[in-house]
Amino acid sequence: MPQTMTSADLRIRNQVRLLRAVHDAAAPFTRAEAARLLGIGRNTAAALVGELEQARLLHEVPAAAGGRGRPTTLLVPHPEGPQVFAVDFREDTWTLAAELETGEHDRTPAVFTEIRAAVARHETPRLAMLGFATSGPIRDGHRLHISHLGWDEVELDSVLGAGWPPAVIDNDARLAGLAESRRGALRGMGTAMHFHIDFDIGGTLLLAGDAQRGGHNIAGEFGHMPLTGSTLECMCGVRGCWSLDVGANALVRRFGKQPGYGTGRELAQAILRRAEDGEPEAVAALDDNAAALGKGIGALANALDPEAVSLSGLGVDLIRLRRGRIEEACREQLMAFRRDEPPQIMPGTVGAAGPLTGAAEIAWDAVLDPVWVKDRL
Amino acid sequence: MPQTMTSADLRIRNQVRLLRAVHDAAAPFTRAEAARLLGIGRNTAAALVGELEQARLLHEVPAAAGGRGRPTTLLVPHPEGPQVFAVDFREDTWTLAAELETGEHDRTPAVFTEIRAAVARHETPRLAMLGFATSGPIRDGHRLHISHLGWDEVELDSVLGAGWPPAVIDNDARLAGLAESRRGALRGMGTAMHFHIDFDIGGTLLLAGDAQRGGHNIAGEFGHMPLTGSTLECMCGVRGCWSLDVGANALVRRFGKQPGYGTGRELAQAILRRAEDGEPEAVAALDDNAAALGKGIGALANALDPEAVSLSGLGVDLIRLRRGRIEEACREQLMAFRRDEPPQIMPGTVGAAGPLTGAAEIAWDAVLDPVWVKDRL
DNA sequence: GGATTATGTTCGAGCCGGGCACAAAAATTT
DNA sequence: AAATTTTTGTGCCCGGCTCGAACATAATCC
Repeated sequence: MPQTMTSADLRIRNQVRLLRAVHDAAAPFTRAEAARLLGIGRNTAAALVGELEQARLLHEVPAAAGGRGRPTTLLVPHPEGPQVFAVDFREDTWTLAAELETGEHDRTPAVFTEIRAAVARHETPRLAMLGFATSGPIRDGHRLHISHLGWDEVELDSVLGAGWPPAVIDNDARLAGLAESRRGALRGMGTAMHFHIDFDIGGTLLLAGDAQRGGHNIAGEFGHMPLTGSTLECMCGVRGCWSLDVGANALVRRFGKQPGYGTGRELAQAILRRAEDGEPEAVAALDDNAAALGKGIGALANALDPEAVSLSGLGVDLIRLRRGRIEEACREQLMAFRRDEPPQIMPGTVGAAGPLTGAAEIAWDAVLDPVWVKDRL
Repeated sequence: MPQTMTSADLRIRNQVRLLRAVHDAAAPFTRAEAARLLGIGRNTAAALVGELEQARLLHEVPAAAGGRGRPTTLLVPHPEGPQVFAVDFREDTWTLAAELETGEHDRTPAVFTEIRAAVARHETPRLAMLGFATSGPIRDGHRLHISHLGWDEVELDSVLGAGWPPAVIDNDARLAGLAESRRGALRGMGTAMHFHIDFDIGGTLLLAGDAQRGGHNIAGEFGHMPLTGSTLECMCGVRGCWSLDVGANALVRRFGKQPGYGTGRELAQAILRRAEDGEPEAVAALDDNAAALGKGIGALANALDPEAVSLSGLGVDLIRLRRGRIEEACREQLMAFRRDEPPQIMPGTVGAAGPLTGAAEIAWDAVLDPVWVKDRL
């Protein structure tokens, strides 16, 4: 337990708290407000801010006179301060954020050199950290596994190694949940869950604003629990997975289409539109999908007791079209004694930008950190 | 975020770290070792220990001369220092620890006055905190719910209120897991799970040595997820719960007995003995129980990715008699890509003392805390 | 008995945050 | 227009903390 603390560490700690507050704030606040917020004196705040200004981490700009009192300054990120880039790496495309560049790719790990070049095109000395979102699990933090692409165990060091800026990386569904937890629908919750519904269901358990990673960094495959009684065989190698009844694959399977990763998304969207138009078969498919979703959420709520559950991807459509059915199925699956306080089920507010936002979030986590800041000043 | 820190708090913090180290250590260590362990100087350690000695929290005893060098002292809890009592409150009995007293009870909340009297019999001025383990969930931290006793929502303030020493309280299955996580089979793991198998299955997710409580403090009902495809109706009000296939109720049901909380435990044990003797029907029941257990663990491992899973109660017998069957069923339920690293499944090492040990643990958590220690000195 | 080794002890230095008094700059009141 | 009120910035001193270095102490080893 080498979490030693000397008085110098104390200052860094308070400076990080200050930086984090500025970074997380919806609107800029003044130095005096910051002092009150952190519970420190105005004089101490002045000293902290002074050092951070000198390290080009924080900047003071004159504040518009609000009421009485001596005019003060607003605290904003320094214009020459550190930046992070976020990369959302999907099955077929990648995006460098914030909306800097997007490209398709050839589905081989060689795409990383492409991304590296794109990063270089926009890179400035201010780039401090790169956040990656990948569409597959990253085992033990360094072995990337994307079955849709046939990537079995791509060593991150070999594709993200020398020649790259410092980088952090995590799974997209987990990062989408983190984004909701930090900046979206799940903000401020102690226990919550997020599910991203695409071809199947990926998700994450969020505790006090942190996404849980598990012992081998591959937690989150909630879609591969047998929660709905299906007897089909799943691509993951097991029978009966929840994902067999929820998501794009489940929708298209009802119409005789083989689940897959080609045009499945468009097909699923088309089915939803036909259901909106009242086509009976599509309506039934939608209803079943919503019910299976709600049932699974209820089952998980029994075990993990989340305050709320947010959804992204197809889940947003399911809530929009069949909120009642989802909630009803959830309620039926809840133990009787907890039915009077069911978990809130809601669409994520970060939306499709979830993985990108989450990737930026973990990149900032790495920057707004005592050791990084200490190094900088 | 008023986690303000002044230099005075710094000292308290280091003192708490020191106390915690002494409390958690398997064998006493010397003052110089403590300094190295905490990463502080020998002089600082002397100052910290001095104050703690004066506050009667730590005591120094001469150490047996080990090798060269000036002889030193061992750090041990102060003989007049704080103590905690732990209470394990079960459906029909209660125990005041460490094995101080045990009694039966009449299944009404009036039993708390009985326990209060027992506490008073052993109480000394050193008693600092009482830790309670209950056999039911404690909603929102203050409403106790034990369905077997017909206790719907017993307000803790009304039974544990004035006239009691300071007390902390939690659910028994959760505390058993905490005990394994802090002092037993799960020690040192970042992500682990514990299941207590009795009539049904209760459990907890353990992250970095802490049991997760959920949004309403009622997390842990893993036994009430539909993981095994059962179609029976469960007492909890839902169909298909995992607990319908695992545990004492599941065992006795196969023999035409209604599940219940009377002689169920003895009956289940008898079935296990008959299975050991080779009686075919009992063997089948045991096999099915073990398989259902393994299947559920595998399903949960897909989602939560624990490094290990420990079991208590009937689970210990199941591992002893049918480890292979459990592991095989678990493996079949694991997603193919994670079958080469299945979670370790093992019996808890704290054993039947789990709830009691866990209750002591949360009591110590409340004592070995900056605010408590600051108050004392 | 002297050298070696590990630990305890003392003292000064550097740093941190708190508290106080006072200065500065606005809005409000007179 | 001047005085008052309100809020914030600044400078100074204080108590507290940990650290590092030098020295003292008590055992073992040769």
